[in-house]
Amino acid sequence: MTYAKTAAFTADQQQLARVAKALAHPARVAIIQLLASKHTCISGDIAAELPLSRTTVFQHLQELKALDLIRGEIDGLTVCYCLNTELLLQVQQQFTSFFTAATTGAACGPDDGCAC
Amino acid sequence: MTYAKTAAFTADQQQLARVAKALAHPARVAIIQLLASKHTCISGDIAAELPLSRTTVFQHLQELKALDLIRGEIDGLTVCYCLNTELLLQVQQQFTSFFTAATTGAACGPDDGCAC
DNA sequence: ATATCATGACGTATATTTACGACATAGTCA
DNA sequence: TGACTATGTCGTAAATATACGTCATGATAT
Repeated sequence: MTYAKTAAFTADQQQLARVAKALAHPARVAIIQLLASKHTCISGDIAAELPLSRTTVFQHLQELKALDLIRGEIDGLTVCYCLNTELLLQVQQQFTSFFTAATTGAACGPDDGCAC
Repeated sequence: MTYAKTAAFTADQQQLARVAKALAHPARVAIIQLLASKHTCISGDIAAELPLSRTTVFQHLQELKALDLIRGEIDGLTVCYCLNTELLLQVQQQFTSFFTAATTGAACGPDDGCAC
């Protein structure tokens, strides 16, 4: 395009958007929930529990890894994928303050001109 | 594709992903922040405060409106866009429980086989 | 009525995402 | 060593998202 005007926004806005994008696909949400439910996970097993091919799951894992939301360490033949709990806590903070600002920001009241 | 296997996932996962997708672009994050900072907003004004054309901003507004995160009511010549505070609170709840589940889920410990 | 201004709808070009199959690589075990 | 298994890489096709210019519509005010 004429594409990706991302750079023109605040660092905060970009960061929030980046993480939101990581959660913007049900497969990635499912992967995180799966990792949270088990102590340790292996890429192949994850593919087995999702309605997607191994390749596609791997791609989703890469995206999550690119943001460092999950980590994978080679353990012999298999790989142990783990959640980055510290980062997830930070991200949760970001979302919380974003939502708090959004919901506590004064809503349209009867004193305004508009009708909502 | 061979596209959109979205249907194969949980309703919860889909819902979270849908909302996350809405926040997955800095422009939309900026729009919500802008609406939160003012009582009332008008589409034209929003475009004026973002580094995007009016058309593009309108498109982002439509996406947010499709999820009912914001609402727009015609007020004569202009339109009053407002945040849907109730829905935002619900969404915040969803995110919070998702993150809580993810961060309290047992992380890899030394008792596991893996090295993380 | 009609010029004007604010919004909304349409069409289009390009970038990115999603999804796979097929091949490459690297560790295990007989 | 050599078959086997588990992961990672590459290439590709189709769907979506992003961005914008241009035209249509509908209310206001002259």
